[in-house]
This record gives sequence, structure tokens and C-alpha cells, in this order.
Amino acid sequence: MDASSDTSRDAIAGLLLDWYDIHARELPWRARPGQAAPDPYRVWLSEVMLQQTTVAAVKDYFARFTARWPSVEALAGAADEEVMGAWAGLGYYARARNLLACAREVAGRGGRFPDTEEGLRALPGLGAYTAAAVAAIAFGRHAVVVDANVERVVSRLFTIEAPLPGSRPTIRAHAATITPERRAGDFAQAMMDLGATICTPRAPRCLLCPLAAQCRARRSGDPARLPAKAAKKARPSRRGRAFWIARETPAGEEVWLVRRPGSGMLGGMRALPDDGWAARADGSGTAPLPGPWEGAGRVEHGFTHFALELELSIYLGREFEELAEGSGAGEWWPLERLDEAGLPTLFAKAARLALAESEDA
DNA sequence: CACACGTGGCG
DNA sequence: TCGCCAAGTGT
Repeated sequence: MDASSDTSRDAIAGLLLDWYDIHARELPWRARPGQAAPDPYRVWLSEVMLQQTTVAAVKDYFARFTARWPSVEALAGAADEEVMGAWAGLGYYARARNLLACAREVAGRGGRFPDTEEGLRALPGLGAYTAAAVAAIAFGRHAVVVDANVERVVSRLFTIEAPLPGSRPTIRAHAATITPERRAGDFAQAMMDLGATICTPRAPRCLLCPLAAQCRARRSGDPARLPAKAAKKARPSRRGRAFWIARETPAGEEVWLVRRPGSGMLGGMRALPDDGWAARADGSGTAPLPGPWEGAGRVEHGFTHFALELELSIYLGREFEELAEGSGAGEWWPLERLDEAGLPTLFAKAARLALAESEDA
């Protein structure tokens, strides 16, 4: 076999690890080069935050979380609302709910994470990818780590033409073929670094790629066409209303916030009251009080599976007691500390709009 | 298996 | 401007 295009496990892993030893990104959750194994808590936390989320978006959250909760026991001891609030803005809030459930489970076993892929896989919020990643990176296990980067790199290396997601089993089989016995954690991170910086979705930088000579897609002339993907469905639009109810108190102005149900859209997060747009094709339009209401404008927000046009209404009445007694599922929140309320981005946008309106008035 | 589930950045 | 995309998981 021609050595320059040897696609054996050792050849590809060796080339990639050599490249990684020089070009690894320095990231806050990684051990410094030459340092002892990284803290499983930090590896786990970073992996959960990085699910479907960019490195750039995660960095600040990771720093805040680890400063506030330096260990899994500390995190396990936090109140739900503290953690949900700290996660606000990062998205996919089920991750934060599972994060806490997982932390408490691990704290219950003495603060030690399971050190096998199978044991990790049983924890809340750890699926096939994260269990393999933590097992390999934190515990040095031989685990086959497959994320979107690996899917792209492997699809190109072996010219896997079938579209995702159907091609996943084939991709995994090929990934297993090139994953080394030793340094599986470094290998996984090397694949992800390669996918993030060289083997990018569009315009891959093949001239810089340590695996260029092994890559069948490069030889084919158009590596960017892979991986093929199934056509996506159109994203529908939805409408809803949210309600800004503010009152004056001796201590200052306050706004009425609710806690959303523990599952579903923005589940478990603090929010403005709304008309139920999340649970139906469009909101009911129904307000929590008879009114009068004044329109404050609209907020547009894109979710994964629909776009939302949210109309914001400001309450002009004074029957605040009805509200507090009526639902009970809310709280008056000081406007001064609104940025600490932990509102998800949609409602943070709506709040900005309301505050801009009240400044005009 | 298909779908629900956030958000921000980039070409 | 807008669709694509990011270290996926749970149901």
C-alpha cells in the first residue's frame, strides 16, 4: 500500500494526533498540554454546554458556572432557579434541567462520575455522544466519539455518499475503524478541532489538512458536497402575545413574571405571561387581566422549528391584586434587577421593548 | 424514526 | 436578507 494514502487506523490516527499536538485549540475546559487528566466535572459541564452550541457562545457560561459552582457537589446543592437563571440565553433549556438532575445523581454517589461509557450513558443528559466524549477525554477510555464534526470528516475521508441521518451507522463504523486504542480522548478532540478549523462545512481548507492525502472526497475534487443531508422541512410561522404588567412600589417599579412549566418550550424558565403560543399553532390572544392594554410593538424570534412573531401588550389598569390572587404562579420582580431574572432571549427582547416604550412615555 | 427543543454567527 | 450550522438528547 502507498504509505501516503494509508488509511489504516494507525496511519490516520498518527497523522491526526501529530497535528493535534501542534495545533490543538486552547480551551478553558481542556487540560494544558502535558498536564494531568482534566477534571471530569469540567469535561462533563463543557460537553453538555457544547451540545448544539458554538465554542464562542459557551466560553462565558463555562467561566461563570465553574466560578460559581467549582465542583459537581456545589452544583448539586444549588437551587433549581439559580441554575436555570445562569443558563438563560444559552438555549435548549432541557439541558439545564438534566444538568442539575445529573449533578445530584453524581453527588449522591460521592461526587464521582461513572468512569465507563456505559455508566455515563445512564446519566440524565448524556446521550451516545456525550457519554463517549467524557469517557474518552476524562477517563482515557477507548470510546468512539461521533459528533457533527466527526460525521463530516469521516464522510469526506471515506466518501460516504448516503445522506444523513441514514448514514450514521456507516459513519460510526468507519469512525471506529480509525479511533486509536491509546489517546482516544485526544483523538476525539483532534477530530473536532479539525472539523471546526480545517474540514469546515463550506470551503474546507484542504491545503492545511493533515489527512489530505488520505481523503477520498478531496481526491474527488469537491469535498464540500459531503456529507449529503436529507432535505429540511420548511419552518412555519407562529404568532403570540406576551404581557407586560408593571406596578409602582415604594421600593421602585416591579414587573410580573411567571415560571414556565417544567417541560416543553423554555421549560422551567422565568418568563413574561403569555397567551399560550408555545402549546398551539398560534396563541389564543387571551390576556391574564381584562385590561386596558396598550400595544408596545412586536418582537421576532426564530426557534428551531418555527418562527415567532410576538406582540407585546402593556397593562394600563391598576387591579394588580386580581393578578396576584388569580394565578398565584408568578412574582413581582424589581425592574432594577431585571437582568438577573434569567429570562430566555425571547422574553429578554420583549422586556427591552417594554422598557424602551416606557422611556418614550 | 421523526420530531421537539434556542440561540447567535456567518456567507 | 436568510438559510445553514454548532461538541445532541429525550420522547
